[in-house]
Amino acid sequence: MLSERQKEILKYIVEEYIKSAKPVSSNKICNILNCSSATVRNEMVILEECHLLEKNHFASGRQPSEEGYRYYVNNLMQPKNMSGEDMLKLQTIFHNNSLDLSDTIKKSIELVSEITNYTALVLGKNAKNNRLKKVQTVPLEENKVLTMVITDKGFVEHKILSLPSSISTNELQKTVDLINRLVIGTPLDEISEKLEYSVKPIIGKYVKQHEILYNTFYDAFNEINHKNNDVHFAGKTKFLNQPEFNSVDKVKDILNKFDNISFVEKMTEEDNGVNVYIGSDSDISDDVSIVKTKYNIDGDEGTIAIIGPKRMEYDKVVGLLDYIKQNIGGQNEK
Amino acid sequence: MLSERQKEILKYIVEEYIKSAKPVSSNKICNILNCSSATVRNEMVILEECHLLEKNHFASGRQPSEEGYRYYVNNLMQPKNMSGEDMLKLQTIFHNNSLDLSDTIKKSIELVSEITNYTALVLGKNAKNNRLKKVQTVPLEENKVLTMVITDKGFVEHKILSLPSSISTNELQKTVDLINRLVIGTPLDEISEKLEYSVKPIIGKYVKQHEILYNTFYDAFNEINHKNNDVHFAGKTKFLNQPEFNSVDKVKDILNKFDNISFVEKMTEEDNGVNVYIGSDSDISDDVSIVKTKYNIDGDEGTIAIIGPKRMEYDKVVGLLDYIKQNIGGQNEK
DNA sequence: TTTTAGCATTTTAGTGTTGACATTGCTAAA
DNA sequence: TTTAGCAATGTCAACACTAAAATGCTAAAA
Repeated sequence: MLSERQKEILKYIVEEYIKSAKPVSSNKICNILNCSSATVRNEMVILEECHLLEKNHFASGRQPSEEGYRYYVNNLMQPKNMSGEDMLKLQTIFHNNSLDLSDTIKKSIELVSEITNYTALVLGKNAKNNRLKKVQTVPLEENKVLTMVITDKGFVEHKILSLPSSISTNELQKTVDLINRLVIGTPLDEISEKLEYSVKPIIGKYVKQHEILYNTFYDAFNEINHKNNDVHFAGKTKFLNQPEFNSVDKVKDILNKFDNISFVEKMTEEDNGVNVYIGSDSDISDDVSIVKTKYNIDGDEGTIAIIGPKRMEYDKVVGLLDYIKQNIGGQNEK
Repeated sequence: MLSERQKEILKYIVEEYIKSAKPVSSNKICNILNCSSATVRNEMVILEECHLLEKNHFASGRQPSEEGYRYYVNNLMQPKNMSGEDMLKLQTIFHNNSLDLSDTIKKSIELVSEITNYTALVLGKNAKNNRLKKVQTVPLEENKVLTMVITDKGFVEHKILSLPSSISTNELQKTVDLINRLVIGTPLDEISEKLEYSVKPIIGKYVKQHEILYNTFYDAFNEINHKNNDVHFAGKTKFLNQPEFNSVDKVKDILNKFDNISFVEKMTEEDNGVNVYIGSDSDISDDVSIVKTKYNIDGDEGTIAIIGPKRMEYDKVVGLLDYIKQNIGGQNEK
């Protein structure tokens, strides 16, 4: 158990190190605590024995260890409120009615990345819960058909199908009508089953070349559903501004991890609330941290995450995601 | 006019420097030419007077100047044939019928970036030449309307419009019908004028709240047309592997230029064939070069470009783009 | 006239030294 | 328990020195 003074020292060191990226000396701290540097040093020895602080070399100042950051985030940190200006900008995006949901989310993580100066990403934008509003086809030249899938939330996905020329427009239209009649209102991720159980058995009655047509649409729906489960970044290169990423190798390493996105698994598993993954917990690099939260806007679920240096302004970032979680998910009626 | 030996020396220096990124000394060359290093040095002085070679300092070896690269590309270089394996991979992508055109192009520039180890980008997929096939609206909840613009080549762009609730579905539909009647077949980039000249004057006869409706659609078309002129990158960070980009500042600089994409203007202006923009010509940075070509697949025009260090393997890259231009644009029937 | 050998010259890259500075750990006194 | 004082440790920048790599130039050889 740490004494109050030890906590105060740890808090100061973490916050100072976050600001300056430089190890903090006992001298700087004693000015604030009204005690001598020797006293601070004695406390620092204890904090170091608890693995909360580290030294680079014998006579460097102290900096937080990974556990130190963790202790800070869990026990010492006070989430910081967003500035009114930033809140306004965010609200403006969320209340811009002319954007569809996925554009709104993209735009907002761009803003989040601007505000924080860290990399932001959104994961999911799961239109899976969207319900089918309409399927529509438009014949193009030759034997190609543009097929559009439209959901109740205004999500549109399209695909060009190539059908054998033996198939008439008429037959195609019948198939589309049948799908529209039977499948409308189904959530996107249940469409495959629905097709299987309610369309497949009876399509033969209405449509001649039903096998080809059924399979084509079945595949198209499947593909559209998969396409849709992806990751979107903003400010991928923001951390080039951080002094600890001054070597091209480190940068390369991290950008590669961004492309491999195996680290996102961690982000889907956790509970609600705002989660912080520090250093090695991030599964990206010991030098970065991730702060993430799930959002749920009117049924549309996903995860927003912010990736920055381990030396991240946790108070600001956690405050921001808190705000998004509480004020966007609920009250907005998108 | 350069002598044969001078050309040979220049060619060797360019190719050696491309391989090693290190200045080339007279000693290395004399082994190959069967003459003494002093002879080579004499020639190098002449090449330097022609501004084809440069030195970093008094006693460094020589490296090509920007003009040197240009001379090499225009007079000395032999475009290199692609490997059979790479050709096969490329053909596989282009003959995959289940991808639509823009996906095919995205996939293929990803492959191009893999093959070359440079950044690749595609520019255009200029639906500007596409002609309007159909405008379609789907009412969503509240007073939102999903509007889709479909072209003859299967290009789809959509946007959610917010209309005042005073406007009835009926009036909306009349507007859409009118647009469809008068504007179908117009190339996308001429739609604004067409609306102005043929729809605006008469819409009042058919539609009550014509001002709001006309303006809404006019704006939507404008936005769609702008949106549509975009750029897609693959391997944006490839040049982190190049030794000349060893400073984070240089990297940051270039990645910023990629986001600003003002440099693409250069790429739309030029003629046919494969064009090479070296160093300052690239409008990105003195340290990079761009090799680009236009493609035209079944009427769909665009530009493919490869961005790499000035020390780029021009022979390989030009060979690759040559191949794409000749074998993909023509014979393939997408 | 062209080529070459030889040599002084220029510059980088690496290494070692030095002194100033920051900071710590320890000890003994307050 | 706190603090003053001091030796010890390590960084950092400046400087000098050396070895290596090339070059330019000159004068002799081909």
